[in-house]
Amino acid sequence: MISSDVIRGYTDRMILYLLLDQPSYGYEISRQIRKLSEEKYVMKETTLYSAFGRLEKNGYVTSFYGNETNGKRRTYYRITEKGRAYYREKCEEWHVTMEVVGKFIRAEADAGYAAGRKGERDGND
Amino acid sequence: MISSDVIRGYTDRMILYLLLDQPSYGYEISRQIRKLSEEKYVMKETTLYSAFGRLEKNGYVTSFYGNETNGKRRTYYRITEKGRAYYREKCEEWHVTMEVVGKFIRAEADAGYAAGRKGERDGND
DNA sequence: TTATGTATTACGTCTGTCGCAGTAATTAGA
DNA sequence: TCTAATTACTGCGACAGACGTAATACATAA
Repeated sequence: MISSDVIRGYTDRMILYLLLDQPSYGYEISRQIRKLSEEKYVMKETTLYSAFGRLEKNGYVTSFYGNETNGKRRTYYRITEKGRAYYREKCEEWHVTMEVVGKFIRAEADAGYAAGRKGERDGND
Repeated sequence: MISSDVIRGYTDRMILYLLLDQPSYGYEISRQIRKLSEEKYVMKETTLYSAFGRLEKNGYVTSFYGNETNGKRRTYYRITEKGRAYYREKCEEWHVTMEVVGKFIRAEADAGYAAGRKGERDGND
């Protein structure tokens, strides 16, 4: 399971990714994220729909109503060119982030009990 | 440059990483993050110090005053065993996150103008 | 005396996520 | 037929983390 603070900042991009090929709607996106992440991340409804609003406000997607006659009416979202550009940009940022955050990882063994205690001596409280 | 929303959720861990070997203090940590990330990420003072407060509240670090006689008095922070455990946990989470987020990345060429338009036909607004 | 670097703290704002709850429609089952 | 489950979306309020701005405090160099 992934905590929301860690995944935060990627929600918009995940949604855009799922819109690259065809328009889609909330519930469907939700299921796809769950499936693609192998249940490791489940986006909450409110998070998802507020993201749609944000994306639309920024011109990254446009919305339209589906014409299905049964079930509750769906709101579909279609990615715009601006949205595609934003998506690409965010992908690049991801590579940089990976690189940077990776520098703050230490091999498990080294970060543990036995090791990493050599500095524990200059406290002067 | 990395936006804060993307790095959010890693601030605590970056700080803990820099405390693994020896206690340190705000200003120093700040410089180290800047340097280690090769200027790609600069943690704001307020972010940093509020993180210290959070970490201490949660028992991941303890603080003590330095006894330097010149300059403004420093507050040093030392990682606790609980903090080390938390750090290790967060490192594992990072691997999972990398894996999951990676699934929402598409090769640049494919995400662009030319490609990825095959679905752009079933709009019914 | 002014500016610069070191080092920390206060206050208020904004954004994104979430919990909880509710609405609305269809279908399946007892 | 009543009920529950599934699909699909929305509203409201709370909260945490990051940030802008600014102040404080000390030292040193120009």
